Amino acid sequence: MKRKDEVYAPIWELSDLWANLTGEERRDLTNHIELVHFAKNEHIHSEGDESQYMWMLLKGKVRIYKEGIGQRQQIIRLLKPYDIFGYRACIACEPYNASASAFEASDVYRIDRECFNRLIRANGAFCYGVMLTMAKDLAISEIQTVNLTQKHIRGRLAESLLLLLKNYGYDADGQTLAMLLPREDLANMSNMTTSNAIRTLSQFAQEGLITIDGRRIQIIKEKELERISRLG
Amino acid sequence: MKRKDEVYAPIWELSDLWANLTGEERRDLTNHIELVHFAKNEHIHSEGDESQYMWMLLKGKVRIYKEGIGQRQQIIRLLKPYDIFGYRACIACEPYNASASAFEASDVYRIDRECFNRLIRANGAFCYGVMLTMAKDLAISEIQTVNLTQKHIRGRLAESLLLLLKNYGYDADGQTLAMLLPREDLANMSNMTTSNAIRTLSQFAQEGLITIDGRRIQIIKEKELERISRLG
DNA sequence: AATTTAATATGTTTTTTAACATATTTTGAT
DNA sequence: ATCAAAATATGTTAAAAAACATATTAAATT
Repeated sequence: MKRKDEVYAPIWELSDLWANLTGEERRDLTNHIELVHFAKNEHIHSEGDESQYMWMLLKGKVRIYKEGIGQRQQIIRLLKPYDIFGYRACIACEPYNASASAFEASDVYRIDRECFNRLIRANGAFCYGVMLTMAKDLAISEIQTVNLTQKHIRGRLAESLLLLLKNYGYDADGQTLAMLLPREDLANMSNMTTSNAIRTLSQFAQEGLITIDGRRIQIIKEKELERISRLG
Repeated sequence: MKRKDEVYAPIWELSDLWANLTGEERRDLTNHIELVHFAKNEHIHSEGDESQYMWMLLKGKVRIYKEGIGQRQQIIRLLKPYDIFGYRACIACEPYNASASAFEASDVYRIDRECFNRLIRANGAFCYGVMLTMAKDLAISEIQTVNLTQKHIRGRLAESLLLLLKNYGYDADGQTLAMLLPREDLANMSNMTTSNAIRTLSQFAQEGLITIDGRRIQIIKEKELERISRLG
């Protein structure tokens, strides 16, 4: 991690969530925010660390994951620019309950916990906005629990592919998933071993649902993937 | 469901969460809160229903669950008196994303969504309190995801038994779990079939970790159950 | 009390998934 | 360009869990 010279607009111009701060609150925030850069695959924070900061992604991609049994990771959430993370732990004044690391070179705003909590307590509109974000994340988490526990391998993988599509969309060519993931991460999203992610992916390709070219995945039959995901 | 004649104190005297409301807010709330009663196993709300109310349990026990693939339920959360539920959907102005039903005869305060949202928007301290509750629930949900996906059957069941113990404690005799659950609910908590819940439970009994007498379960070797839960 | 129904228990079989083994390909470093 | 290391691919085996089958017991209803 290093400080970054690249200049971004103030956070309240980048994301609606932060638009309601008063002048004084903005000054407070300015004193407690820092732009930091993470290299590809660099670690941002660990499960169990004291939550010193909350974060907002500016550029790049970040994974949030939990360590499970025997080094197996479970990817909880994939972030795109202007998503916030680490805020739950800050609000509850608890250690992070998940780890974060950068998929690719990423720029992040890092805000001191005490400042963030001050803003939440002082500014009702801001508090409400953060609350809406948390309400969404909670719903996603509960849906995810059922997806991962009750669907079979093919259903879980189809689900993950559709999630990547929904979250990051297509590449410039309009066909290839914009998020190029190693098979291991795909497995960690889908609660399966890397072998099974590879195997099932190539099954999907054989069935003509997708094409694969290394990490480049094209979705050919989205409807059919949805069906597989839905039926488990 | 029926109205209840039994008298409870106003909600702001029952739970710290509601203690910060102003006089006017209390009057607003009084006009939009109702005491309702649910019989054993009665349904409270369904996944997908418009979230007309948020709820606070006063007496009894309530399960929150999601319908999964092929009629399999996943119990998301077990409630005890003064826990709130349905609040996430109200805040996000979305349909409920889970169902609720009473384990046993239960009394519940039911608050109109618009009133609840008014209070959240108007009262920063109240908003902050609800936020803290949601932060806890989000952490629990994320932990649960990993528990249910990565632990093996014995680990998941041990986890559920310990959760029941932590949540509801012991009966008057100081040994028996206060929460008497059908095997099916135990299975729905632990992401397994009823058969496997029964089988694994009787294994635990054979190993002397617990004793079972119908639905009455005594925890004999808590430490060992913790070990089984931890190792998966 | 008798009868039906639901819940619990347990053995057997089948399916699913992880674990293991081993090529092959790709990537990164020198 | 060459080599080493990592990632991908795929077949085989072992383990886990669900599905199925069928008693047995307990609870509810008449």
